[in-house]
Amino acid sequence: MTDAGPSSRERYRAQVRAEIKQHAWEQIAEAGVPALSLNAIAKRLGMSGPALYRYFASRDELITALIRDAYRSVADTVRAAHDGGADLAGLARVIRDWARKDPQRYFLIYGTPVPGYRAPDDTTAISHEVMAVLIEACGARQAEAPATPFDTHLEDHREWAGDHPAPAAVLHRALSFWTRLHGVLSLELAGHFAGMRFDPGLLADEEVAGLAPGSEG
Amino acid sequence: MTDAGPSSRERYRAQVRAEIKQHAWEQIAEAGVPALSLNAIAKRLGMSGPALYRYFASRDELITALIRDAYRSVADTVRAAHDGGADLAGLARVIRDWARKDPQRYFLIYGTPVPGYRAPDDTTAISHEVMAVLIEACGARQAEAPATPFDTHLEDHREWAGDHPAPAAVLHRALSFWTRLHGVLSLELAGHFAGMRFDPGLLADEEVAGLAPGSEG
DNA sequence: TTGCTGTAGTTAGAAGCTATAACCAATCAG
DNA sequence: CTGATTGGTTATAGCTTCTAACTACAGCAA
Repeated sequence: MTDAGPSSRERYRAQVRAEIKQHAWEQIAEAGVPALSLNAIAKRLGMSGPALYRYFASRDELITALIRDAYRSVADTVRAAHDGGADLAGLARVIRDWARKDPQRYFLIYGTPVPGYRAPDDTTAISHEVMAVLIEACGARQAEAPATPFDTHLEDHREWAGDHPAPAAVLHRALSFWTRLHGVLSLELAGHFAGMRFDPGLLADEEVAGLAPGSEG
Repeated sequence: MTDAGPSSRERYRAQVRAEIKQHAWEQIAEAGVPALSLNAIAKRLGMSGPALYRYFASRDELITALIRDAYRSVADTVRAAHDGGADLAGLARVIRDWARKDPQRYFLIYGTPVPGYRAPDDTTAISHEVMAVLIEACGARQAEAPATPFDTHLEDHREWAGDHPAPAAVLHRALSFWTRLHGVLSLELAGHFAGMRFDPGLLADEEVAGLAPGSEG
């Protein structure tokens, strides 16, 4: 037996789960998470309502799976860009492209939180993974003295960066990169720039450009 | 007849509408917009289900009313702070306090958009009202040459600022103020800083401090 | 005061949703 | 071949939004 691999049943199961998620993404892209209906998905798949519960225990569990996939996707995208030699500006463009390709997927991660809901632990792990890349791209290798009050504040509150030895000023840049990009991006995707005719991409570029390791923050 | 004013019926109607919205806000604060149930509100008010439709034609119309109130609230808050002499840093703190007081109200405006939904025109008017205050606070009175590519881009795309004669660099600052503050704030309120123990208020302060009319952007 | 009108409320019910229960058929393992 | 597991079914409870039809009351005019 040369490495049995997944059984036929398991492959089928994975396949159906994937199809369910596929249709779920389509529904979400069209009308948002609130409109996600297990019933409707089941019908489109040719099976009747409750059959779907063999694959996802509840609507929430399906959504959680989608959230996990979204995190995984953005993390892989960022990691790939970084490995490909992208600098901060490049990372910003890659992330923005990723978000614009499927805004509702972006909002599934960074949009309105559901008060009770707690994301599974592995998603926060993936978040840290992204942050690690950002810290690296923010010039983790240089030695830098803290320059602002928040820098010194970060010296004492850097556990979130794991064991990363980057100076606080670098952590600060990574955080600012994240928040600035998210600021432009989420307002853009939510349509708050509709009517104003400027190019949000240019704004995003400049918001992030001020953070380049060389230039002043 | 000394200015008849609203009739008894009209006052009652306004009162009930207000009570409905009050309970709606409570439900939203507790469990988010998806959990908002007209039925549940009606029962809490001691009346039975469909009676509520005398006051709001649909669930969406109720939510729209809440959105309108939220816009009005933030606009009044910003305007009052500006009239009270607050500078950019002060405005940022006031807005952040407003948002933290009721995160779901903030997200009702700035959170995940519903793909089909179009906000009523008057809310975008209120948005412009806020932007006008921000532009003013960003030093609309000074003459300034465009300093970045985005500044020059804005010279040709400034209709959104209405008739405001502020130089493009000022419009740029106002936009950056908005996006940077929203970036920190929405990630903070959505819980993405949970676990990282730094103070988001400090980060917000410094993100905005770089935009003060004197300092470099 | 009488009588009309419009409004606020009621119950009943359609259509949709999530989710559970109970059952049937096919498949895989021993 | 037998027996357990799995994927599917239908029925059903309980929730939702929202419409329809009806009742009762408040306010206004003659």
